[in-house]
Amino acid sequence: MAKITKLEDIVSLCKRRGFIFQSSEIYGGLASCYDYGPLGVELKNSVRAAWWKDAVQMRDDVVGLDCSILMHPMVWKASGHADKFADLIAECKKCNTRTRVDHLTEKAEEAEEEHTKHISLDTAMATAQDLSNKVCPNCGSVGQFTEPMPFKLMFETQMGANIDDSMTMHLRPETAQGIFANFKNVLDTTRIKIPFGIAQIGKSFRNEVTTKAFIFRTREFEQAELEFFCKPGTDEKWYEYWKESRFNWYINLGIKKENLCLRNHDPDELAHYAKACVDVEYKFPFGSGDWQELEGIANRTDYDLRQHQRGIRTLNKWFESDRDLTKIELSKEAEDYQSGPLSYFDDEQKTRYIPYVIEPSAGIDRSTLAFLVDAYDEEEVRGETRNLLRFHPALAPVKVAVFPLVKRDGMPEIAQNIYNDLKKYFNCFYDEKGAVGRRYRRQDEAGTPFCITVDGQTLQDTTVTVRDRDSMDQVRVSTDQLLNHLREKLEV
RNA sequence: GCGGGUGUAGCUUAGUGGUAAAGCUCCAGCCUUCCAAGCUGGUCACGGGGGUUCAAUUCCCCCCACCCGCUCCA
Repeated sequence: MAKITKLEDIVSLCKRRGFIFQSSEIYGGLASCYDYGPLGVELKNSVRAAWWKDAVQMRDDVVGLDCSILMHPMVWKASGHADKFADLIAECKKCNTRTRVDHLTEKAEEAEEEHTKHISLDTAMATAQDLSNKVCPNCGSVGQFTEPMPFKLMFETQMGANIDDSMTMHLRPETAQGIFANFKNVLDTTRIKIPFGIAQIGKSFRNEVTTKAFIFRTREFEQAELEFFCKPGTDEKWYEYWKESRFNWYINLGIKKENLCLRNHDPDELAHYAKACVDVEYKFPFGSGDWQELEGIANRTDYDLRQHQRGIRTLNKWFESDRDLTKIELSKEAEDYQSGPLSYFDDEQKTRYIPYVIEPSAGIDRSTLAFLVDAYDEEEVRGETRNLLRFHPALAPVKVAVFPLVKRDGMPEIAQNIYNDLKKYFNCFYDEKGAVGRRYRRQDEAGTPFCITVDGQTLQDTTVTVRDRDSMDQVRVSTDQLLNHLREKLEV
């Protein structure tokens, strides 16, 4: 079994093997930012590819999309991020604890409104000035707060090099909104019919209050999101479907079942847009064995499309208020919103409606790390410890390594030829240095599923050995059967 | 943001007010016909910046990063 017990061991493992490095390390590092090394980028690419294949390419009812990170400011007004990602924070002078102003409760009040609904920045500014009766949730002091200060959870940047007419933009805090904004485009160009999904993988950015815990909560991160549009009333069925489907995706890629679970959100834990939500959690082996979220599957109902219909109606207001999002409120929803610009026409029933959305939203970085940690293993071989990564073949950074047994008798040349042929099909690695046993072990550490060795017998009968990473067993395979043999074993 | 801790080579550790040791790894060569063998040689480090001092990796200050615990976590 894996021997990793602390986060530090995971960090060390990632660094040692060239999976994940601290960003800008030569300058002392940049908090919460990480880079993927040579093996890490292959692993992460494989995770992406596995998700894309499962969510898009193997299905007839899902199409892909790749949206820009910068989007029209109104997108974030409509989605709610512009308001809700700009919370006001006040600091308790007694204990220096920072708390969201809208989470503070009055002295006499019970904690009944712990999950106060979010309010706009302006409203909060107007109503939150009087903190004299508010209670610090940490130390219980009353009215000991600093002036509320805005806490921007979205990254801001300027679009337009000319500062006079540049516009403040936000880096997207989720990829989902790009999908909603393109819902109509996809409908109009693909002939796809409900129920169907749109999938996207890409970077998102959130100015989290705290990051910590290696790459579990970083400010820049990669998401794989699927928005699955379905007819209202069928949403609960699809929610169950995606719950099961997404859970099994991890299991099928080798995550040990005892390390994975589904956790339903409590009603008071739900985001404002969600009717139901469940997390796929992985038991990371640090601390006391914390379960950490890899993916959330939410029933977003028709919330987002309806919000964007309101956003479209608000556009003029935005222009008229000098493009200042804080000065405007979203327009009211139209009476006949069900037949609005983002509605769907059901051919069979000849009616229009706003579809419901089931959203499986996975963290690529988190799951990459989960696959890495889950694959880590140590075992005793002839009194020595063998370290290996038991990656599923689809995820292994290197699929096949090719060696000459020794560096003579023409073996390197034959091995090179095999390598040159195989690398057209899989990511391969060639090595002829040192003892073959050491080369095998190096590949074990990288998680390479198979090693091909050209030996003396190859010169006689053109067969090579194929050595299995997990069992260390070897079989002889004819070189002209090698590609087929590996394809079958690697399931690619 | 608060409290505590940590920072010496790729990794794991040692050590010192006079610029640093070892094991593993890595590289080169020899040897080697299947699982980290052996021999020889070699590369590589005191997180960054100030201060005190003749001299700082060591003492002091500031900064950075990471870990643990709070807080936070649409």
